[in-house]
Amino acid sequence: MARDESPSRGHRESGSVTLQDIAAHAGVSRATVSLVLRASPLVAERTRAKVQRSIKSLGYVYNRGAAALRGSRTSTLGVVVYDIANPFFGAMVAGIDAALNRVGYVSFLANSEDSPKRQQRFLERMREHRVDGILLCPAEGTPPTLVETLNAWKLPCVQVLRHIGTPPFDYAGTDFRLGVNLAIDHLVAHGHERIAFIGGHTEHSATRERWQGYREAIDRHGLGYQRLLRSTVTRRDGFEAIGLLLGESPAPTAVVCHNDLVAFGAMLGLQRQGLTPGVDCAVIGTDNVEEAALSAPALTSVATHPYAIGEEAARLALRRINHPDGAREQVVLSPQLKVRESCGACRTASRVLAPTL
Amino acid sequence: MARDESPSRGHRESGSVTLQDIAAHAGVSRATVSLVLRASPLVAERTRAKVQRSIKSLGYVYNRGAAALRGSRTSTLGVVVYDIANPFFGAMVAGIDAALNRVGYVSFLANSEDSPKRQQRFLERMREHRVDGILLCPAEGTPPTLVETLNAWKLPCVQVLRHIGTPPFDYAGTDFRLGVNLAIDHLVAHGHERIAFIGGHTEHSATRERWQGYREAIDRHGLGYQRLLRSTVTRRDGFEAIGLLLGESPAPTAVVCHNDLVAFGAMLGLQRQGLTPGVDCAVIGTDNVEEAALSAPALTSVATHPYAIGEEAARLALRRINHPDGAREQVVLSPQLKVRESCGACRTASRVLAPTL
DNA sequence: GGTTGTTTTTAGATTGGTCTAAAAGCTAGA
DNA sequence: TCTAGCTTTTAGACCAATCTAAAAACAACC
Repeated sequence: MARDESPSRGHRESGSVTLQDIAAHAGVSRATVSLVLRASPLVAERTRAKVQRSIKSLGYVYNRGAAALRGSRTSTLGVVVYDIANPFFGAMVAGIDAALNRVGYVSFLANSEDSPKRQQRFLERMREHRVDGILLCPAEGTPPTLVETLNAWKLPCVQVLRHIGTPPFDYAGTDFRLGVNLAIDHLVAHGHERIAFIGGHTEHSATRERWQGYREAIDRHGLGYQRLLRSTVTRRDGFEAIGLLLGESPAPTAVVCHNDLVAFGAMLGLQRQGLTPGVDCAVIGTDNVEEAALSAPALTSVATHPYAIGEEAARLALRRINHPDGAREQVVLSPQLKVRESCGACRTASRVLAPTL
Repeated sequence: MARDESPSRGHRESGSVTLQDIAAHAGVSRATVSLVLRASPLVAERTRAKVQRSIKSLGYVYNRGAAALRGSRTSTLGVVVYDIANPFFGAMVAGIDAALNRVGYVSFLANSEDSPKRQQRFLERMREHRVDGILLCPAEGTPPTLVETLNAWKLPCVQVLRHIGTPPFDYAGTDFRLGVNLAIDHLVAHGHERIAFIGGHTEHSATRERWQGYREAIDRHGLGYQRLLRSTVTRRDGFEAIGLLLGESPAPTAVVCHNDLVAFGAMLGLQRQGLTPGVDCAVIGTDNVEEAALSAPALTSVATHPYAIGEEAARLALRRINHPDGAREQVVLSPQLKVRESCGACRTASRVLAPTL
């Protein structure tokens, strides 16, 4: 208004160039510039070109915050995981990032450190930032009502890897039950009859599913031996668990582990007693972290697919944002068994190969 | 205005509760509510309490986007790394997250995959979101002018781990030169005289510093033998490099590696030839990833401190945001040598210990 | 030339906070 | 009672976009 055209201050002193400035420079209205920015088909080609030129020459930067205030989207997503230092989550975040990048979204990342309190703070903060949605790997001990709370907040939420609350909800993860079944089928095919399972402590879904898979597979094969050892899931737990199991009679001839860390610990425990994993006792892990191929002996592991899970989760979130009332969707990817040395099935071959994977 | 008090629609149909609503409910002005929200000392205690009660009872959610539009801060930071799947960066991001969380900041995370183009897109996107600052681990091949560009954008930027451009700039990283020196001092103390260095390809600062450290240490100890093998930095590179070096005469008796992955590859290469790392040839890595303690033999490694680096970087960024014109600061943490089996110094001890670290 | 129907463009309200400058309420001293 | 000097409170402009509804421009037809 009082600004008119004073060419001397093409780049204003105050700071950033706004729609107003572009409009003045191109001799059109603010509304028209806004339409050009959003590639609206309403604008005539000549006008569009003229405006584009002004945008270039004034060095305009779109202000997404201002746009979000009037519009309804922020083009941001919140991602809350419980242990970003775990390489599994690194890969998953990479998958999320790739999928979001394709549609111009950008994501806030927060690390709950498995503390429901921290997690709660982060969710509130993201709500204040008006994220369009949340990808949540619920921290251990998350109240089951949290999903309802998010619903009440009208914040689309996709659970990842673990889930809480009762269906229907959006979820992306891997089929832990199937994973344990694959491992046990393989062991049984190689003659094992006493197979134990190590790890899993509190009751979240990812643990429950593994246990289910274990019991189910043992039953299916009609094995008389069943031994499920609860524990937290660090390397030390694996180390201690294997010591305990070997002291029992009968002792298992094979163990399936909650994750690769536990499996590494179990292998160390065997070696400490002068035993060789894969020869004296088979060991199978879960996750197939990069180092599984690397340890000695190389660890047989159930490969989940963190990158793909991340991509799927992001895809679900975007769909939910665009269709708030569509049917909830649960994507469960199938894991694969990566057979290496520690299960005893290919003792000779792999050690002399060049490193793979 | 036309809204008056119609108690029937205390929670409005349209969506969120605003300052306006709180003000009406508490019988004060919008401005006063805003002051209460920001804990201003201007507000009388009685008023503050009354407003707080209204905020609670209406379920108000602060809109940071709207606040940022008028104010000057968004309380957000952009973090751009080149490989989030690498556990090192996982730990670093955890450190950043912890430091930011303390001051109510939240961060956008982007994964450049070492592509300057992707990196550029991310930076532009973050600029549009008006982040208060950037933490940047520059992708390989980043034009040295990028830092100046960010300066021109008036976007505070702290470089992490690698740096480009010419000082002064803000930077947080580790002293790679010292790290290599520590490794070589240790080897020399144990009688080694022919020590090679494996890895590092293109010219970014983190590679240059390692090479400098290598040459410097070799000179300092007056060793006649010097062998620096360039390569990319995967396990396969280590595997191939050790093969090459062992075929030379004289062959080295010890190798220091660009990172732990390369070192793992070198160990596999030795084992493939029937040699034992730490006995027939010493191997030392860099990064001290979790798995270093785990491999067989356990890998001696130069421990950098990713979590601490992340915290420092975040601290620098916050300082720069609050003091745009203060002196640039470079924080360089000192690495430590973690002695295990692969360097031959404690062959007997560690194998029988319970797993540590 | 006037009417109708498209295609383009625009004025002005709106979003939800912050900020400035001034007004309103107090208290105490003359 | 009046005034000076606090402490509190507030009206209204402002930030930078989007959105709605209507106006303007243009073409086609009778």
